[in-house]
Amino acid sequence: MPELPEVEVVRAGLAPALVGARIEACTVLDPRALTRHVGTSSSFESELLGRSIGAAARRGKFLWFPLEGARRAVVAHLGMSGQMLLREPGAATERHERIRWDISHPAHGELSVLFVDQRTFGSLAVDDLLPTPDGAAGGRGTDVPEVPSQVAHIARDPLDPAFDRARFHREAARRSSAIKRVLLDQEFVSGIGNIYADEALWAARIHPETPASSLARVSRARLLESAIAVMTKALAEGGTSFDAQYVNVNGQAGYFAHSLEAYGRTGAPCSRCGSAIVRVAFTNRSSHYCPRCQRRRP
DNA sequence: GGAATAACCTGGATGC
DNA sequence: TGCATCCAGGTTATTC
Repeated sequence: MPELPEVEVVRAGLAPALVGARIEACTVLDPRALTRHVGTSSSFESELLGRSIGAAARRGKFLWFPLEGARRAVVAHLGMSGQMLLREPGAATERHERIRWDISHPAHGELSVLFVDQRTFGSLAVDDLLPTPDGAAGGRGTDVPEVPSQVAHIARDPLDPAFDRARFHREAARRSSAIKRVLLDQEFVSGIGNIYADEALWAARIHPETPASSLARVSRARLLESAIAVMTKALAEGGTSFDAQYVNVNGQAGYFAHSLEAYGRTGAPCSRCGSAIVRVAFTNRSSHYCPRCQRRRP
């Protein structure tokens, strides 16, 4: 599932091909891929046609591509199964392909950019760019202090140089919810999904149901550093791929699934203490943790 | 206002 | 073999 490292791999892969490129054609094959777009498929297509892309930016799990000559950007969210693939012009239509751009780049020539999404939780949209409240760059991949309106409510992610650590501690200290629920709240800290929440909690030896407000500051700091470390490592290994649902822009899988310590390892021995990793229901999904290393405290 | 939950969606895995 | 059911999970609207 695309979380911060997987989305960053996609952003970094797209940037050389997209930045400076002109959109020569845009075809919406499935309007369900425009659920976040205000307007019709035709308006989406016409707004992109002839525009050049100024940057490939990311905050948390959101991507955006500013359109030159307008304070507008194409916003992309991959949802659970979204992919952005680079293909040669005229490449055959992919299964679950929803939107295609044909672009021309002064250095790289002509390419097609495919938005492919099996479960249709992902989407593209054209959106207004707004100034960032803190005056810092909107996210990774841009120096401009602007962010799409649809991303404005999303907190900065822990790999963002402008991430507000003081706010992280302040907010966590006043929340009574389980720490895992808080980690998954993208308005609190962005980029962390079910996989990296389980991994960060395992690394920090914190039970996922621990009330956030009951954590000591040193524990919160350890958790934040663990989240940064695990996502940095995953990024270096190309992200986590369990199946064909996450691949980079060239269709290749990442390797971090081999490094997971908790997520998806139900019944396997904890690499620290040998206890069996357990899986428990957590809202609409699952939590994986070590019952010995991550004991629940009152 | 904060917290919890359901719904959206598709296809692979599993059970009968 | 074929059908039904379950499960995966990010975001958002709705409910409490």
